[in-house]
Order: sequence, then C-alpha cells, then structure tokens
Amino acid sequence: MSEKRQRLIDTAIRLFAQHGFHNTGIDWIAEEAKVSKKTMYHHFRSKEELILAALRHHDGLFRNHFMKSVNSLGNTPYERLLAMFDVAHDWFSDQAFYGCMFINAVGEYANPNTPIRDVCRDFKKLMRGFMASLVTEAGISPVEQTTAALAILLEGSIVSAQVSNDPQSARTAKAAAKVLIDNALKNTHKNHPVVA
Amino acid sequence: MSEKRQRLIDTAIRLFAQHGFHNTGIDWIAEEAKVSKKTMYHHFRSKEELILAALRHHDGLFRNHFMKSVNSLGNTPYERLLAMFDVAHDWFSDQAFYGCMFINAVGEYANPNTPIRDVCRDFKKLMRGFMASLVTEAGISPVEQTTAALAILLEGSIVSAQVSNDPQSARTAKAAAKVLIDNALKNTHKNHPVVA
DNA sequence: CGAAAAGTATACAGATCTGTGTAGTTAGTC
DNA sequence: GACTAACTACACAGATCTGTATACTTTTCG
Repeated sequence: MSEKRQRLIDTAIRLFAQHGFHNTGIDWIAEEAKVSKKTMYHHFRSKEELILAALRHHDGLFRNHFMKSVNSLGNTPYERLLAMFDVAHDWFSDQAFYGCMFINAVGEYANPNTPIRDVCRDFKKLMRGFMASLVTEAGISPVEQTTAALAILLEGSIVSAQVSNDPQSARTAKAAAKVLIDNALKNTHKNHPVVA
Repeated sequence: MSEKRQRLIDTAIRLFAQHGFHNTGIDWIAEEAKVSKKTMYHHFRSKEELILAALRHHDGLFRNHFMKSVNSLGNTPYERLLAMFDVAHDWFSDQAFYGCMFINAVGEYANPNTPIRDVCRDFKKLMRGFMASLVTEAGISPVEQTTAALAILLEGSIVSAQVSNDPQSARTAKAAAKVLIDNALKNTHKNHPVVA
C-alpha cells in the first residue's frame, strides 16, 4: 500500500468533512496531500473513486474508534449502550466536528443509485449491528425496535449538535436512551422473567 | 411581489432539495423556472441570496404545513406531540422526500458564520418553540429536557429515513416518544400531583 | 546494472460555474 | 402616446472543475 495513496485518502477525508464534497476540488486535495495530480489519478480512476475510498476508510476508522471507546468506557452491555452517548459527546466537542460524514454525503448525493449511497447505508447497517449485539447481550427485547430507537437517538443527537453547534444534545439523548432502555428492560422481565 | 420571483424561488427549492446546493447551477434554475438569467440577477444579487430566499420561503411553507397537520391530526397536546411523527411518516413516504433541506444545507455549508447557517438554526429554533408549547400545554416537565429529546427523535427519524430510504423510522420514533412522554408525565405527577 | 513502477511539474482540453454587458422587446402606468 | 420598469436572448469574461497528455526524474528491486 502506497504511502501517497494513504495521504490522499487522509487529506480527502479532512477536506470533504470540512468543506463538503462538491466544494472540494481534486487539485486542492492533491496539493494539500503534497502529491501530484497525475499520481492521484494513478491511484484513483476518478473523483468518485476517491470519495468512495475516503468514505470506506473513514468508515473503518470511525467504527473502530467508536466501538473501542464504548467498550472501554462501559463494563457491561447496559453501561456500554449508554456510553455510546458519552463517546458522541466527546466527538461533538472536538474542534474538527463537522457532523457525520455519511449523513452529509447522503445530503449531497441524493440519487439513491450512486455507490456513494451504498457505502453510507452499509456504515449505518454496521453501526446498527454493533448496537444490536449490545442490546441482545443486555437482555433487552424487542431487540430490533430498541436498537432502531437508540440509533435514531444517536443520529438525532449528531444532527442536533451539528446544526446548533452545541454538544449538549449528547447528554439529552443519553438521558432519553436510559429511559427507553429501562422501560424495555422492565417489560422484558415482566413477560419473560429472568429472575424468578 | 413578482410572479417570476416566486417561480424562481419555487424552482430553486425543488432543485436544491433534489440535487444539492453546490450541484445546482444558476442557469439550470433560470431555465426550469422559464425566466431569463438576467431577470434572476435582477431579483437576487447572487446565488447565495437566492439560496437564502429559498430556505426562508421553505421554512415558512414547511412549518405552516407541519403545524397545521399536527394540530388537525391530534385533539389534545398529548395527541399532537405524537401526531408529529405521523406527519413525519407521510413526509418520508413522499416520492419527493430528500431529507430535511436545512440539515442538508448545514452539511454543505460547514462554515458556521455563513448566513445560510443562521437560517437553518432559526428554523430549528422555531420548530422547537412549537414543540415546547405543546409540551407545556400537555403539562409535562421538565419542558426543556423533554422538548429537546423529542426534537432529537424527530431529527433522527428524518436522517434515518433519508439514509435508509425507509419511512419506518417515523413509527419507531413515535413509539420511543410515547415512552418518553409517559415517563415524564408520570414523574411530573409524582412531584407535582395534578390529581390529588 | 537496468528495467519497471511510481513519481514530478506543467500545460491543456473541454466543460461548467457565477456574474455582467449589450441590445432589443414587452407590459403596465401616467 | 410616451415613459418606465421588467423582461428577453445571447454573448462573454474570468474563474474553476475533472480528467488527460507530455516529458522528465526518482525509487524500487530482481
């Protein structure tokens, strides 16, 4: 794997996040990455290919960071579900927080057939998979419904923090998540008591 | 008020929603609106002016439609709070649903100082004001916290529907909202009993 | 060593973008 | 009817965009 290729991807992620996709030109990325334009087109056939590579790389980095942080912040599945929102709060507080790159990408590429949308849907699906496993381990049911609600809370807090420029939404979402989880747990135990 | 000016705004809203802001050119808007480019620049000093006018007009239309629908679908503040998510479901099911225009705009214009961001923040604030009044009328406390949670649920469901191309998130958000509201009501009455 | 791979700088083609200039036409109003 | 404001078509300036071509240099590695 070429070092320049990686530098192009890293630079692309940064500039796309900071200035949007259509608003970030190829020349700019190449210049910031200190790589000639020709080399860029050697590694990526087109701008779309670069966007896809950047999104996929960011997907891996982000999910890895997110899961690691969540797992280290919480010791039980229950704690980890709530810790998601603490990790989100840290993220929102970062100087370089520009919202979720995948949500922003979907906003710019409305055509549902573009492969860019596929990558965004995949990211979302993988994040949900992680949440679903925590929900399952925590013994909460119904798994699907609870996971979907938590995912909505997380995404809502991201957008809220982005638009209002205020990380506080993570705290609000966390409190709401706790209510939902506790309520689901109560009903779970009522119907299928774990403790006799 | 000129009819052509209005046609430019209507066309701009449609094209911006469908294809994004940077990706929609002035020439295209003028052509679709059947208005000469010169006339367009007579009514709007720049593309940004047109974007601002389009966002502000959409703001008015959207909020009016939203509030009217919510108020007619529900007869009590409690019902209306939940009806928000039914209105959202209808919206998500529309052929021409491309997510929230303001969220998309914030994604494309990351610079927090641009007036475009101001319009988006204002929209969000006004929507929250509407929700806060319903929460207050419904006798739920704390008003701020509950309103913020419901707003996050609504925004999360919008983004979820947009990315996954599935209006179902409105139903999930509605169920979650009901749990949150009922829980808040229970605690409200516990601390400040309305019924003796 | 020597050949292939990867890199550089730079110019350019062709398209598209925002915004303006020119010159003439339509439509409403005193 | 004459004046004015709004409008039209169209060309153009100047910038910027994606992607390619040319010609040369560096790096890698069997």
